[in-house]
Amino acid sequence: MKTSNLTQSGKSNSINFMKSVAFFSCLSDNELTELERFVVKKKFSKNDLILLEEDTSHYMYFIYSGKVKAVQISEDGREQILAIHQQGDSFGEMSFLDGKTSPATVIAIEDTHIGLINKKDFERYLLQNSKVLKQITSMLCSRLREAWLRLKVLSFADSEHRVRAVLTLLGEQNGVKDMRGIIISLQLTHKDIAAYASVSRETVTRLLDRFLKDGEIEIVGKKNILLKPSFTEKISIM
Amino acid sequence: MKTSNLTQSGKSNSINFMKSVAFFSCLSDNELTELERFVVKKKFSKNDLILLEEDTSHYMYFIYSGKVKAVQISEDGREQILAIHQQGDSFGEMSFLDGKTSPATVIAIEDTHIGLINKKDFERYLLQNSKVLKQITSMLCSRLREAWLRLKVLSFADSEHRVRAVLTLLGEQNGVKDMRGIIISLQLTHKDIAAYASVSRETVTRLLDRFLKDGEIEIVGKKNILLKPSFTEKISIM
DNA sequence: ACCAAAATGTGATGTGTATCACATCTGTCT
DNA sequence: AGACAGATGTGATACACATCACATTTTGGT
Repeated sequence: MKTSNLTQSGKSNSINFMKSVAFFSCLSDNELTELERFVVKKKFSKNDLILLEEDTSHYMYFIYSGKVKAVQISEDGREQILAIHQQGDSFGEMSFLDGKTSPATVIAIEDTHIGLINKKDFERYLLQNSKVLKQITSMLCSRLREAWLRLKVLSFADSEHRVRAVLTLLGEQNGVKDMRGIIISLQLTHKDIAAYASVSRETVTRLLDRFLKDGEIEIVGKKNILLKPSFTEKISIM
Repeated sequence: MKTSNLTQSGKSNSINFMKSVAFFSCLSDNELTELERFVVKKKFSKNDLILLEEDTSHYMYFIYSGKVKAVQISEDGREQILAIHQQGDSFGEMSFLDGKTSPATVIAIEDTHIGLINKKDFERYLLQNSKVLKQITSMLCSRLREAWLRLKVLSFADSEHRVRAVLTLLGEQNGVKDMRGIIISLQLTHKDIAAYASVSRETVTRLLDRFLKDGEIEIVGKKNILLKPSFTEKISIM
């Protein structure tokens, strides 16, 4: 009950919001102002479903604040995390790049403010603005590279190296550099890490325990993982 | 010693060649004629290395004839197959879409004719021709979707379902429909399938044997796999 | 047509890690 | 503050597959 609804927020504030989205960084203030008219803002609470795999979604999504996970779910309900996105990231683009659905479900892992742009509205910019197109293409490339990297990890690495790979990846993508190392402040549970690395929860517990005892990582504050240099140096598969 | 070098082949023939490449299907004859001047043709023999992972390749590759595999290699030399490409497919595009290298090595699995286009030359078309851009984007999307699907398979499926998934995928992408089912005529060895499904060679041997005995598949001619309807119906994870 | 190399078939053995089954130990909601 | 759900810690057990170690068959090069 404490926050006001974002949908009615003032213009300039909105544009600053949009500037925090990497995707829009290449647009001028004028372009942003125009585009802004088409953006619908929505708030999602922790564990809310933002985008369901089967939906032929006609929106592209931008994260203004908060964090989400993109997951794949097996028939028997187990979940595999494909990526964790946070402020400035975008997702859901595939469904309107080639019309097919994105094979991932997106769930908020904390309270999250999302901006949506309708396919039709955004297409104007897509087809007009080559800078935006270039950005989309680059984004697809890095997603593909990452997917292939994870395929390699799943294919060749044992559980220890899988967990190492996941932590390293999270460090690179969601981590913050610190004088002591890289801090992943996603408050991930062991279950989350397990779903990311495709190993069992118990195995994650045991491995983190060992990394901790070996002084390769540290837990700072409330479930934030500090990867110390001795951890980061040890990666081989990536 | 028996074939002449393709590099000097006649113009019209060349353009017909290029038309067999899905990527160029959207171009007019005039555009093709112009583009053709920039295409260098090369012949690779079976097991030749076409593109090495670490190379910052500045070319895009098109297959005129033959077959190649895109693989990732582990430190200890084991290989994982990402995809098998054949006539009409293209690869190597990522390195010049965003400047970074493609994390896959490409190897000819039979004698193969490849067309190369230089980054600079092709950029003209990329930046000008929105139809080509759209094609590239769609291609990236389907690669990403496939990578995510395989991630899901590796994550959730046991060895039987992995092999089933790989055969199904190969059936969809490289197979030919027949009144009796789908024929995969890639002459894959068990080792190849193992490298595709990330299971051991022995497991592939035993599984194929079982599928054969259960009448779900058949081997036709020289190592061509026929997926019978009873096989195709059974897929759950995909 | 021959021979070496590669591919396939098949048992026996070993092991990484999932799974199970709890016992704490948080954190969160009212 | 109390309670209940979820997260974490930890041993014991099970098993799916990799790995090993061959025998046998097929293939491709000269």
